[in-house]
Amino acid sequence: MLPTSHSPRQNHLIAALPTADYERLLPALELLPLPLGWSVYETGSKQSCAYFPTDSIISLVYVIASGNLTEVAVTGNEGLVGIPLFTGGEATQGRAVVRNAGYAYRLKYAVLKKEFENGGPLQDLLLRYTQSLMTQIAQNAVCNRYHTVEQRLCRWLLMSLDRLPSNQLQTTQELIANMLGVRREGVTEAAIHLQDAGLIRYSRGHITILDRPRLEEWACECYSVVKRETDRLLPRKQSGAISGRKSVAAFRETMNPMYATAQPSSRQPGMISKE
Amino acid sequence: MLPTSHSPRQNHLIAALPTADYERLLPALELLPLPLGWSVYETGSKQSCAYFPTDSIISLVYVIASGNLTEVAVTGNEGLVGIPLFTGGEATQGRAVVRNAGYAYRLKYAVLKKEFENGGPLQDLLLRYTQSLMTQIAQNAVCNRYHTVEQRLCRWLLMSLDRLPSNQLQTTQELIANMLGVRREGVTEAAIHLQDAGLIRYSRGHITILDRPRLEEWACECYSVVKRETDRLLPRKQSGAISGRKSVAAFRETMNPMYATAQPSSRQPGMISKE
DNA sequence: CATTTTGTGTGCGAAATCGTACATACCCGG
DNA sequence: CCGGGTATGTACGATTTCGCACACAAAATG
Repeated sequence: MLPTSHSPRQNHLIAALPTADYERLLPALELLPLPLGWSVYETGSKQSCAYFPTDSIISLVYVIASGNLTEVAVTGNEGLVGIPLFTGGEATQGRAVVRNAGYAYRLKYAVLKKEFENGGPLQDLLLRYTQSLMTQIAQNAVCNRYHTVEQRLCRWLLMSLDRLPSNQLQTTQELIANMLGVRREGVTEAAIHLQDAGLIRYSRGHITILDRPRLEEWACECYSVVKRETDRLLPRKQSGAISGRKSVAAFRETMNPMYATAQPSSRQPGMISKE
Repeated sequence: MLPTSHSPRQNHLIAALPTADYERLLPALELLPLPLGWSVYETGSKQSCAYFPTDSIISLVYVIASGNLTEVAVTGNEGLVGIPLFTGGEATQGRAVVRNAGYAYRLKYAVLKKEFENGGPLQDLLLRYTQSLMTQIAQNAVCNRYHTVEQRLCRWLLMSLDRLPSNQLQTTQELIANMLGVRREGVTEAAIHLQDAGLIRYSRGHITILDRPRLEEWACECYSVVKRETDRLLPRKQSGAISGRKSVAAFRETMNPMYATAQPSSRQPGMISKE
C-alpha cells in the first residue's frame, strides 16, 4: 500500500504548478508520514504549516459542546490542509485529523505566505481550492439536514475512494459513525444493507468496494455536486504524477441529470421557494 | 426603518478600509436597494458584482434535488456576497437570496478583482471574511446534525438581529422554516414556546425580541462560536482602518470552557475520539 | 363590508434516528 | 490454541421530526 517512491507531484495542487514555481518550492517541501488519528491541528491552535497529502486523507471535524462531532470536509491528494495560513486567521474552530494513514508534504507558514503574496499560480490554486472546500462544507450542511445515513455512507465511501489509490479502505464502522455524526449501529445497519446488495464487502475494518457505479446511484446527489464543482475549480489532471487515475474524467456521464445542466435562471424576482 | 442617509461605511468591511483605499474605491461603489426575496445570484450563474450590505440581510442557500433547501450562511453589514469573484470560481453551487430587504453597495467584478490583486488592506479583509464565512458554514453543518429546532431558531434570530438596526425583524415562520430546513409547524411550535417564555413576541410576520440575554441562553453554542470567531477575524467596528483590533484576544475568556483552552495535544497517536 | 389570501395553531400516525444493553465473531498475542 | 480485546450484529423503547390535514384568524382586496 505504501508507495515505494514519493513525489510532491502526487498532490494535485502541487502537480498543477508550472515547473519554475514547483522547483522554487521544492526545497521547502518536507515529506512526512501521517499516522492514523494524528491531529494535524487542534481547535483554535495557531497553525504553523500547511500539509499537501499524497496518499493520506485528512478530515476537518467540528466538535460541539456535548462532545459530538462531525466531519465537515475531507482533504486528500486534491488539496491541502491549512487554509487559514493565507487567509490570515492562523487558526480555525475546527480540528484536522488523519483519517487514513499515509504521507503528506509539509510547507512552513513563512514559505507559503510569501509564495501566496507573490500572487502567482499558487495563489490562484489556493484560492480556488478554498472555494472548492467551501462548496464541500456547504453541501455537507444540506446533506446533514436531509439525507439518510445510508445515502451519506455511500457518499462518504465514494469521497474516500476518490482520494485513495486502491478500491479498498481501512476504516471501522465506529470511525465512520463519528465522521457522519451518527450512531455506530446506524452505520452497521446501512453497511449490512450495502453488503447484502453486493455493493461492498467488509470485515473488521476493511472495506472493499465491489460495485462503484451502483454505489454512486445509492449515494445522494451531494457526491456528484461536490465532485463536479471541484473538477470545475481545480486542474483536472497533471503531467508529472499519479498515473493510472483515469477516473477523474470518467464520472461526468453517470451523474444525476438534474445537475448536468445549469439551473434555469428564470426565477428571478420571486419568493424563496422550494422549486 | 430605512436610513435617511446612506454611506458605504455602514458596511463593516468597507468601514475598515484606510482612507486612501476607501476613497479610491468610492466612485465604483453603487448604492442598490435589495427587495425581499430577490435572488442576488443563482446556482452556477456567473457572478458579475460583489454586494456589500448595509442594512439588508442576504442568505446563502443550497438546494438539493428534492427541492428542499437550507441556509448555509448569512451575510449582513459585516461582510460581502461574492466570494467567488476573487477566488476565481466566478460562480457557486449556492444561491444568494435577500432575506431582509434593505440596501447594499455594489462593486463590479473588474474593480474588485483589480483591487484584490493589489494585495492591499482589502485583500486582507476579503480573505479574513472568507475564513469567517467558512466557519459559519461549517458550524451550520454540525448544528444541522445535532441541535433541536428550538435551539436553532434562537440562533437564527440572534444572527439576524446582529445584522439589523432594531430589535425586531419582519419574517414569517414559513420563511424561517425554509432557512432552517425544517417544517413550518416545527417553527410554529418553537416560536410559541419562546413567546410563552417571554423571549419574543410575534404576529404575522413581525418578530420582536424581548429578552435577548435569555435568547442567547436558549440558543445552541453555535451562535457564540461563530460570533466569537467572526469578531476575532474581522475588525470589530470602524474608525478608518484596522486599528482598534484588541478584540482578537479579548473573547477568549467568555467562551465555553471546553473551547477556552487549547485541546491537550496528548492524544496524539490515539484514535478519533469524542473526548 | 364581504371575500380572498396569507400566516398561524393543532392534531394525528409514520418514519428515522437515538440511547442503551447485550450478543456474537474475528483477530492478535502469549 | 487459548484468552482477551476489538469490531460488528441485534433488539427495543424513547424521542424527534416529518407529512399531511384541517381549523382559525388577521390582513389585504374589492
